[in-house]
Amino acid sequence: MGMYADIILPVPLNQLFTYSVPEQLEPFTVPGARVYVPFGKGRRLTGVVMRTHNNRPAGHTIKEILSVPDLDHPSVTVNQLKLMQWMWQYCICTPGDVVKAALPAGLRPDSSANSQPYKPKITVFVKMGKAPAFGKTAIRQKELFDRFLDLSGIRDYGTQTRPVTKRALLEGNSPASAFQALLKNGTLDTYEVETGRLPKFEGAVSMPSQLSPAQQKALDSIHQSFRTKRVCLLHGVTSCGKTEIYIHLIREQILQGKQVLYLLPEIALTTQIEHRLQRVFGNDMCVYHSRCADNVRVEVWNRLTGDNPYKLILGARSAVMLPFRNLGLVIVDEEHEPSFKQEDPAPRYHGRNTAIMLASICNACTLLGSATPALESYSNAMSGKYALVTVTERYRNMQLPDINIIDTASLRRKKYMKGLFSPQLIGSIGNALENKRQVILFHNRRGYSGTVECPDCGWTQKCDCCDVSLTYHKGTGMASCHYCGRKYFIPTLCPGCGSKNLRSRGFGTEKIEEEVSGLFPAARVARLDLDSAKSGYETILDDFQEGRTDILIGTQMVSKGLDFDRVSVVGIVQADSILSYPDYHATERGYQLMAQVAGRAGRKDRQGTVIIQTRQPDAPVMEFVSNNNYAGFFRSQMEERHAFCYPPYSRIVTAILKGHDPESVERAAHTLKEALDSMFSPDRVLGPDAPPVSRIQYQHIRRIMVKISLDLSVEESRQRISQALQAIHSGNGISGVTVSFDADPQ
DNA sequence: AGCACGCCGACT
DNA sequence: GTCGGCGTGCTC
Repeated sequence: MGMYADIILPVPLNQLFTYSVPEQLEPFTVPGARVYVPFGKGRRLTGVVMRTHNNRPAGHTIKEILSVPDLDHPSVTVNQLKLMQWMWQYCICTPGDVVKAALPAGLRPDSSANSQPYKPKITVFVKMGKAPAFGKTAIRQKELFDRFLDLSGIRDYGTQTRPVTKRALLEGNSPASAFQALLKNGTLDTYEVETGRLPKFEGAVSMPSQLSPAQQKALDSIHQSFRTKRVCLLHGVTSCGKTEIYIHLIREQILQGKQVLYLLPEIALTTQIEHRLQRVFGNDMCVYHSRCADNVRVEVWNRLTGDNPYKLILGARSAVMLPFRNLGLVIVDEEHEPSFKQEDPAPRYHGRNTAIMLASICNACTLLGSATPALESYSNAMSGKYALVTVTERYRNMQLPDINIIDTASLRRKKYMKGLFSPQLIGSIGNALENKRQVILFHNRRGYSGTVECPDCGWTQKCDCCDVSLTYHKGTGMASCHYCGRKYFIPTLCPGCGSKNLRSRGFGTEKIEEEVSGLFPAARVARLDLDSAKSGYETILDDFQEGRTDILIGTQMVSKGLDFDRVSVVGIVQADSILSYPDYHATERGYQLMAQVAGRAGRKDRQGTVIIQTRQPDAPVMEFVSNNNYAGFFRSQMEERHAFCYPPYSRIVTAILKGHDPESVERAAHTLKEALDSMFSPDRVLGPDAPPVSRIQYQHIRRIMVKISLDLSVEESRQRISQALQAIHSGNGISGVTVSFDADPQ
C-alpha cells in the first residue's frame, strides 16, 4: 500500500497538493516535515507536510517527493500546523500565503534563481601554529604575532585564554600579506566555527524589582483569573507599571519550564522594554520581528526547534508563527493597537486574535494589556468570555493629567489664534519652558502641508500611480506620495486652468515645527516622524529623554508607550484630523489616540497638562477623553455599533478586487456583489466601492464589505464566500482581476 | 505567482 | 526566414 502526503506549497492556490512518498522517505515524511517536490514544468519547491495517508487520489498524475530536508525532526510543529490551518480558513487566504508568512524564506529554498537558502555564519579564528618561525627581518610578521600574543592572552598567561578572530587580529591597518606569511610558515593557524548571528547579552542578570501593592494586587487577580479563564484583559491606566507585572508573570512561567511570547506593536520603538527585559532574562530571551534579516529568522527558528530553545520571545505580530514547543503564556501589550493587524500581503491576520488562538491550541493563557482596550476585547471581558483585571492607580501615585478641550473654531473667529496655536496652548508651553519642563506636541500628519489645489477649477495634485493626494515637504521642496513614496515638483500654475492661485490645504508636523520655533525662538525643538526617523529615531528620543531638547513634535510614534520624566505639557494640535477618517473605527481610534497621547503628560511630582485643540469641542468623545471615562466611551460606542450592526455585533469580511483594467475590475465587482447578495442578505452587503486609495501602483481597486451575522459560523461564512467567488471564475469573460479577502478589516 | 505554450510584428 | 511580444492556462 503506497503512502501519500498532502503538502502545503507556497503558491497562491487554494488547495493542498498530494504527492507520493518513496518508500525510503516514509519514516521522515511526517506532519510538519519540509519536503522538496517537483511542481509544474521544471519547477521545484519546498513545502510542508500537512498529513499523510494511503489514499491514491484519482483523476490526475501524482508526482513523487524528491527529498525530505528535515531528517531528525520536523521544522514545523503540529501546533503550528493547526494554527496555520485556522489562519487560512479564518483569513480566507490560501495555505501558501500562510506558509510564506510563517516559514523564513531561507527554510524553503526553490529552484528559482533568486532563491537564497539559509547560510550559516562562519567565523575564522586564529590560534598558535607549530612554533614561531619568521625571520629576524620580518618586522611586519613580528608585529602581527605580538598583536596575536596580546589578544589571545598568551603573553600574560602562557596559554591562550581568549579566542582571537581573524577579523579582530587584522583590524586597523595590519597587513594581510604578513598574516598570510605567518600561516604559510606555520607560526599561526586558523580554524572555523559556526558562530551564528544571534546577539548575545553580556551584562549581568538581576532579579525583577519589587511590585507596589497595587501591582501585586493586579498580579494576584491575574493568577486567580487564569484558574477559570484562558484569556485575561488587564485594563490598566497609563503609567500603572504594567511592564513590571508582565516581568513577574514571565519569570514564573520560565521557572515552571514554560515559554512566553510577549507581543508588542511596532517593534521600532521598543528598545526601552527590550533592555528592561534583558536585564532580567538575559540570554533566555530573543527579539523577533519582520525587519530581522532572513538568516537571523532562520537561526531563531532553528534555536526554537533545537535543544536549547529561548524561553521568552519579544516580538511583533509575525512572532506568533514561531515554533513554540512548550508555550505557557502569551502577553499582548497595547492590544488595542491597529498595527497588530497585517494589512497588505495576505494572510491579513490580527496578531492579538492569532495569539489567542495560538495560546488556546498550546493550552496556554493569554494576557491582553491596554489602557484603552479595543472595543472588541472589552466587550469580550464584559460578556465574561475574558477575565477582566483593572488597575486605576498610577505608579508612584502619579496624578492623571488635567485635560483641556480648546475650541479653535471660536478662537479663530475672535482672531485669538496665532497660526495653529491657541493662547491656552501657547501659555502652557511657555509655562513649561520657564519651569524647565518638556512639551510633546502631537499631530497625525507628517510633512509641511497637504496637497496643492486650485480654488478656481478644483484641480488637486495627486500621485500618478496611486490616486492619492500629495503632501508638501518643505525640507525637500517636493510633494510626495505617502503611499508609494514618489516625489513630484509643485506646479506654479494650475495644470487644469492656468490659474496662479494655487493653494495648499491642511498642515503637517513640519509646519508645526516651523511655527513653534517662531513662537519660542529659545526652545530646542525636535521632530519625530517617519521622515526624521530615517536619520535615527533613537538619537531624537535620547536627546529628549536627557533634556537636550525641550519640545518634541511627532506623529503616532510619540504616542506609543514612551515614558519621559520631565514632560508636563502635551498638546494635540488638531484633534479633528484624528476623528475624520471615513470609517466606523474613527471614534474608537480617536479616543485611544487622545487618551494615549494624554498619558504621556505628568510625572511623579506634579500634575501634567493636556491641551486638545479641536473645531468640534462638543463631540461626545471629547468629554470621555477629558474625564478619562473609558466606560462611558465604551457604552456610547457599543450603542452606535449596535445601531449599524458593526462589530462586535457582526463580523466583517471585505472582498478586495484588483486589476489593471478598470472596467474588468468594475464588472467583476458587480458580479461578486450579486453573488454575495444571494449568499448573505443584500442589506448586509455594502459596495462595491472604491477605497480611499483606489489605485495603487497602477492597480485599480474595488471593495465589497459583508457584515456577517454572528449566528453564522466562521466555517459556514467562509464556504458561502468561496461559493460566491465561483461566480467570477465560472463567469463571463472576467480575466486579469484578482480577488482577496480581509477578515475583520481595520 | 511562475512557467510554458501559442500565435503575430520587426530584425540579423 | 527567426527572435520575441505578452495573452491564457495549468500546476498534485
